[in-house]
Amino acid sequence: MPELPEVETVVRQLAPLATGRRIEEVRILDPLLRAGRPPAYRGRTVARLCRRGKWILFELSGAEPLYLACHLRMTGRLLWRGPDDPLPSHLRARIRLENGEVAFVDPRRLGRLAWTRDPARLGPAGVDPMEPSFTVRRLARLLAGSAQAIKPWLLRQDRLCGIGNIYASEILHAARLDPRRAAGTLDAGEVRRLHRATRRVLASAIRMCGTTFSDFQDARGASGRFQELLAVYGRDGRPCRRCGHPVRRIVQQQRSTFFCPACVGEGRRTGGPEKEKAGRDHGRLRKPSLSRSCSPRE
DNA sequence: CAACCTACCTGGAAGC
DNA sequence: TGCTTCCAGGTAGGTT
Repeated sequence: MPELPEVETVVRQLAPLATGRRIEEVRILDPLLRAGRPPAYRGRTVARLCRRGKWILFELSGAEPLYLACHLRMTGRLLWRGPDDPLPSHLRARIRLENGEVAFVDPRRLGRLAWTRDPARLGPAGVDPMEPSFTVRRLARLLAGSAQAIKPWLLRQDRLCGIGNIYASEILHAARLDPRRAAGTLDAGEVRRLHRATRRVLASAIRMCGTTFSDFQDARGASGRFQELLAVYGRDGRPCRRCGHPVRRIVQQQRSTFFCPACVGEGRRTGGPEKEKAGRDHGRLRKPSLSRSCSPRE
């Protein structure tokens, strides 16, 4: 689930259900969440739900600020449960409110929960690309001087926050930029294209409620439709939607990158070395999941 | 310091 | 069928 659009979707879906509701209990079922010692939270209400990069923040009411922060990492999900709904599998934590509960589900157990009075201490967060402060000029300043390839650069949460492996490839494709280009070598026009593509791709994914791969989706969980619009991610060997040339998969920093060689005009790259991998298709990514509504049931 | 690599986890799909 | 291998939406922390 979880890059910026998926996290934003979760926040938008849970906000109307949780805002203003009293927290009765936060039960940690898996110590790997590493939530730390809980401060006095009982009886406080959820003042608002918001997002900081890929962190989901429950801001609690009270004289002193207090936040319950959730990071979904690779496979985490937050599901709304009514009192009579069955317990989902891979349940790692339960946030019980007066009107229902938020279930933290996470098969791979990489997700995190954290109590904090200061969200800034959750880690370095770069510019949020959906905020007004993300300007072309700001992006140019951040890119300047970096020898890192632009695709791994986009994954750095201390520069921009919220972009992950799927949207990095999609954004670069939309901007017609070679993922191997050194970040600091983009000229002014290319930086402008990257800025516009970042905004467009993320905004479009948010409109579609994000990307969902697995086909067994609980109806009340976030079940996005952006996977139907993916232009390159998971499409190794299949035709580019723009020009028909086969999409190529390469590995950068041990992670898959997808791009269309024809669209980026192979040739004048200046990035680091790249390892080619045998072009095995990503079977699990091919399967489109059933179309469902974005909004949680009830 | 910047860039890179590995470990952390589990489960699903493909290969044999 | 069953066993093995590879892969996955992220990031902290260690190594070059």
